Amino acid sequence: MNEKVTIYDIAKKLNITAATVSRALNNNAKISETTRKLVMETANQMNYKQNQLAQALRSGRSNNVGVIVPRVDSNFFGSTIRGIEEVLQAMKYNVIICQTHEDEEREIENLNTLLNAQVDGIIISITNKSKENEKILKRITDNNIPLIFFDRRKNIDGVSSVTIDDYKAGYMATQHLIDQGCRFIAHLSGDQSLEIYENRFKGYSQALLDNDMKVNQDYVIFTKSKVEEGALAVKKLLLLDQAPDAIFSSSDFAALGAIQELKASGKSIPDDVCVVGFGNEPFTKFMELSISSVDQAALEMGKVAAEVFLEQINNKSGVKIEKKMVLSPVLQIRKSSGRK
Amino acid sequence: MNEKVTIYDIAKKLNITAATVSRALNNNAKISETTRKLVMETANQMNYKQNQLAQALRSGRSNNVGVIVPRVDSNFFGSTIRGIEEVLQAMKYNVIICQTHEDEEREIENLNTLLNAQVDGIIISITNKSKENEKILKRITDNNIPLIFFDRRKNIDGVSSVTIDDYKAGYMATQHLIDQGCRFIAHLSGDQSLEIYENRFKGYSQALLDNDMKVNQDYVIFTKSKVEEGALAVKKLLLLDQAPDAIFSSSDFAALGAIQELKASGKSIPDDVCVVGFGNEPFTKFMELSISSVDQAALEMGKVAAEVFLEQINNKSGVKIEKKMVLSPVLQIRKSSGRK
DNA sequence: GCTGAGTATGTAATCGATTGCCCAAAGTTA
DNA sequence: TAACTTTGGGCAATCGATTACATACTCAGC
Repeated sequence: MNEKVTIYDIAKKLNITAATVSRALNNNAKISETTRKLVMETANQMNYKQNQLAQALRSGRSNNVGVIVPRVDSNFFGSTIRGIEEVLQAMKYNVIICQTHEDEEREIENLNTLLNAQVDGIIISITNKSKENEKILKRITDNNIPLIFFDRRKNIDGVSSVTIDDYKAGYMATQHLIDQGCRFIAHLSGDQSLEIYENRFKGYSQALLDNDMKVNQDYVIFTKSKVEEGALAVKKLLLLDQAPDAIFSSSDFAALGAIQELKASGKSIPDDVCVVGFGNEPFTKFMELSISSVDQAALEMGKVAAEVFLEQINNKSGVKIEKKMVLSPVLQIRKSSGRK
Repeated sequence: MNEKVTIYDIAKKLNITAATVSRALNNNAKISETTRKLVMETANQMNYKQNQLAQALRSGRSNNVGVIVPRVDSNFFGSTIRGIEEVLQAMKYNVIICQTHEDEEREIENLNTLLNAQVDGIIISITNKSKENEKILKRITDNNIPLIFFDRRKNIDGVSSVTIDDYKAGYMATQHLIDQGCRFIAHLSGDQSLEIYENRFKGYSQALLDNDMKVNQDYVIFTKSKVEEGALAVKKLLLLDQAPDAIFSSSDFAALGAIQELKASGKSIPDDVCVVGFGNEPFTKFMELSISSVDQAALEMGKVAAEVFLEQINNKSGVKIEKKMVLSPVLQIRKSSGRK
């Protein structure tokens, strides 16, 4: 009762060898129907559970997939992980979670840990574009371990990625603000060493240019994704000769801070200033003054990333396929930018 | 380059045996300093990574811990998982995540999967109190695999748990509403087969009784943790002869729905009706009309659960220790119930 | 120079499941 | 009935790391 049951225990009980038991359990053709049934029943009755470690060691496949994210307690990453887990669980894979806390060293440690654990693949939203991790990432791909980037990617040959079209998202959001009649549009951006922020910024810039507007560096502020930083940014913006009449923030949290600060300064939203955030965090739609935001299709992104992994692991051809899946962002227009 | 390096490869290169390599890498006392250094350097240079599967198979310890939650994409569970992962990662454990989606069968499947994967322990927030899973839970404890409940527990001998004091939380919230001058306090509760909702309800009831008020069944509504259900509940409540002047909701989402519906019915908050939610979801403090809520110390709960696991796994005495850790809830009083 | 005690390493078994190769019994064919 | 096929299973190696036990060598002590 208290001991773990192995195929040897079953074999002993039935007076056959472990090989036969293994074959019976695996529906090997060389086993008679009688034996197979007998083994199956005995296994059931003895409460046998296959030792995945042993199986993994022999086969070289652990059925574990590593997922590395900056943190799990954010709506976005929580949702992507949910998507990944749902798809992979159905295919009998376990998901091992690691957090980097935006720390490059931790990221490298995590990668090493996962390699040690012999994961069959790694799905990662990288911390930034630094070169630090390139060596180990290369080793992963050299060893033919499927590696998939999601959300935050890096340009590496042969590595697939699943992202949203951040450029398009930035463009859409900005165009929307222009359509609302805004002419002085500020942008709260983030760490430029990350493609996501870079691309949102590019989309913002291009939308301005396409509408015969200039990109004014005073209107572009680099902040972290935090409420307070959004408020601080607004304080700076309000000091300008021409205060902006719209803000496109790369973060919902910064957008919220911005809105709070604008209100505190007596500005009316959306009449004086329109605001669009990014991420479609739950709170954006719950607010009385609901906040327009770009939805990143987090759940979908996770699912697609998992599916890309499955494709790669099942691809026996040996030909490396590099897939760049780009999901379409959806702009959720709410009160904070809906002048009507 | 492309192949995985094993201790045998190192041994061959140095013309020694794998045993020596293993000992050198493990700092076994019986190895000469010269050899140790040589092995270390060679291992480094050949980019050797220990195969955890092999090590796990031999030692019987996988260094994996399973975590089962209803879902990962909620603020609460995201935070607990963060806490668990932070503590366990530091101790070289990997965290395997499974979701039940509140489905009992899925929960049993997950437990089986984790047993198959030979996890060293399981930390779980159970789906409900049904008897379904008792057999397998018993098998886990019989096999001396540390099992820890968090948030949603079950009374099983020898199983430790980490929860917040839901009774106290319910009491505190209700007493606070009474202190605000409310006399007709409604309660939105949840699935009574879960201790958490049961205890919050009990705390609510006792607070009423202690203040010479009666528990009116009409004021108690069982809802799911959803915005719409909170709104529906309020619709019912407003039909009563004596509409309530306060609502204590076991869910922030239901509280939000309730507030929206109250406002829509022309009620003023907190003047006509005070509302307190549960969970301290981020949005509760972001709202213009910020929502009072009970904080569950999610991050802390995760950390403590992980620590209890570590204690159990390191407890060689063979004596089973059943720890019931009960964290104190903190009531965050905000505008929705702050009449002042 | 011989013995006993370390010291440093090799040998081989083990963890549990899988599988290529081999073999015995039963059945088939001429 | 001899020879050949099938069918059903056993034997033993393997995955990679660890470790009890055995062994070779060195050096000290007498």
